[in-house]
Amino acid sequence: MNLEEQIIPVIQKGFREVFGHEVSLEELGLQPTRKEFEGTYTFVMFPYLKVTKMAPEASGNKLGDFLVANSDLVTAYNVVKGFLNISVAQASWIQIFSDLYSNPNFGQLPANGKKVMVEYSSPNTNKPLHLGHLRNNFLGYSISEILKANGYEVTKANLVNDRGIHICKSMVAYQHFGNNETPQSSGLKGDHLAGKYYVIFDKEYKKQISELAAQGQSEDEAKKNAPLMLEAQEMLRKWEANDAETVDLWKLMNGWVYEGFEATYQKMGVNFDKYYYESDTYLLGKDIVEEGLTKGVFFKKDNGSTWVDLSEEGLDEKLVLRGDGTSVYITQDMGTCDLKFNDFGFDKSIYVVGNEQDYHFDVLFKIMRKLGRPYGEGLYHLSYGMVDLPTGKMKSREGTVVDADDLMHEMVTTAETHTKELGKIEGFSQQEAAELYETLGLGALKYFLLKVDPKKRMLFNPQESIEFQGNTGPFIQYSHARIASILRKAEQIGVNFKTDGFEGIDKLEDAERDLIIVLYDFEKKIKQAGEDYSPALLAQYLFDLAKEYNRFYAEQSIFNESDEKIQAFRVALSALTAKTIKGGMKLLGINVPDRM
RNA sequence: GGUCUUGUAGCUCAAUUGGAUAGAGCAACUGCCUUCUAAGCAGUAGGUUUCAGGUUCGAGUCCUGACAGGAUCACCA
Repeated sequence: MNLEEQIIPVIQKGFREVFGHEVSLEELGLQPTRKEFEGTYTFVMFPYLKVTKMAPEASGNKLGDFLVANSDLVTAYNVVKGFLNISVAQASWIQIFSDLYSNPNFGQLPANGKKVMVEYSSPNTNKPLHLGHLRNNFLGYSISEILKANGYEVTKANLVNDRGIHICKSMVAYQHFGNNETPQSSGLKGDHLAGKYYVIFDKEYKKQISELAAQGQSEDEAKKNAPLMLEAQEMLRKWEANDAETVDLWKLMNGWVYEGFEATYQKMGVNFDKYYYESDTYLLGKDIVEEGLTKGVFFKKDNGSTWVDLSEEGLDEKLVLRGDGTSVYITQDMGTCDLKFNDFGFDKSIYVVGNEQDYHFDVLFKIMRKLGRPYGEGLYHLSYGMVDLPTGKMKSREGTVVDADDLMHEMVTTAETHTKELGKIEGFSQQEAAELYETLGLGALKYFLLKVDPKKRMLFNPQESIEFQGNTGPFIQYSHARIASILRKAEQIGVNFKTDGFEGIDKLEDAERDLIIVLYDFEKKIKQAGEDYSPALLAQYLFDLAKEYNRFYAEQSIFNESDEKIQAFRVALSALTAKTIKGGMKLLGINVPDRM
């Protein structure tokens, strides 16, 4: 039962019979009526004044009269300036509620037979995850869940950047300064241990540069000639030549890092269906370069390097293969693109990557389309903005990064302190309490990072950003816990709210009707969040829903209601709200407690 | 410098994709716990949507220009 789809044809009919004019269904749209006016949907008359040949108010009145006379759904209307506000019958709202309540698949749209791959996280194995990765991971996980709810078959992929000069830097530093330290001997998480040596490399490297500079070398020369850098480059050559000792060290250190990452992912609550490793894929794509040359999409320059000319598409010329025949970043990305398609045969492939790589993906996708890939139009870069600190951009070398493990731990601790202050853990076992702190701390963090439009850069203030009141995860979680409490009591005193026969109710309170209207919006929001790749839309919706419920909760008493039918209805309304909150939060990767 | 992008209340963010008097949260102030969880509810105050033009019935939203932030323009990834 879709209200808008039922009302719009009547408007079309109205134009035909009242104004003698044909308008297409697509052209006609309704918008929700603003809070301060009476009504549910609003139809804007202004664009049609030439057709109606009347003043805005008169036009609205004519059409409003027609709607009331010709649609059972429309019981009343009012016109303010050129806005025709339409009121929908209370019986319709009760019917809609019954439909939603009895639908076991509410919040899960039917399968659409399409496959989508979502690549996210994609960490470097030379340092631990930080705040920026948290936004990436939460976004990637959430958009995957949202697409599932939209009926897609989703594969979550993680392309691990496990090779390259940056990895060799950590390895060189470890050789020099590591003293055979291990995660066990140091008590450090594996990824943090590797990160420690990456930092040491940078520190020692800088020392060498200044020494060379003191001996009279220019800065550029010093950077090139510093022994540590030469060693790292040599190590990269050895790695590519499959030198046994180098590969052993690489495996050892990467193994530590993976253990560390696994722990972090588990804490974050994200997971993957498929791992790709750059050590496997970095040689891919050279065949595509050949293909592109044959097809005339690429061309060679005199020095033997291969290029693509995208000036017709508004971009520049771009290198796709070096003169010496070795790959650049985009070479292997072309190869990986095909690899993913061969592995899974997707209709869409989404890359969750920061907006600093906008240009790169623009180029990559244009190339794949020029090459005539069947999936070309399904490629999408989910580009998100950086997370800034009050001090500005995070810089790992300057030690201003917010570490992901630290931050999550801090959030859980804050949740614990806050919960204890409120004295809310009566009757909790120690384990239940620990689970609650985890749920609340991570919920606050995830909601904070997901509620902002992904495309926009955002500010994270460690002191102030994460709150537990207002537009926050815990507020929504709290609303759920409140309802869960009501449902427990309803079970206990034997309220029969499992039925869906609410037809006997003839009057809805405003708060009840408004709550139904919001609930009715859920699937529309899921659809929109999927189309726009924006968990933020869903986060905003869940906040609105929780707010609406809390108003209802404050205004209407449930267990003091003497009319059994109304009491059962209010419990059912609460139950559906809880289900919606729980299901919606799940799409954000956030758990909700039954007690808090 | 070229290209892309952002600019909304003191702060953090919205604004149904061009619609009504620009909305929430935080911070500030005022009420509400002998009644289902006060991590809540109700209310007050806070705005020349960076600026200047333009398009039209109508602009925070589209176009042009200026100003200010950010990203990117490697035979780096």
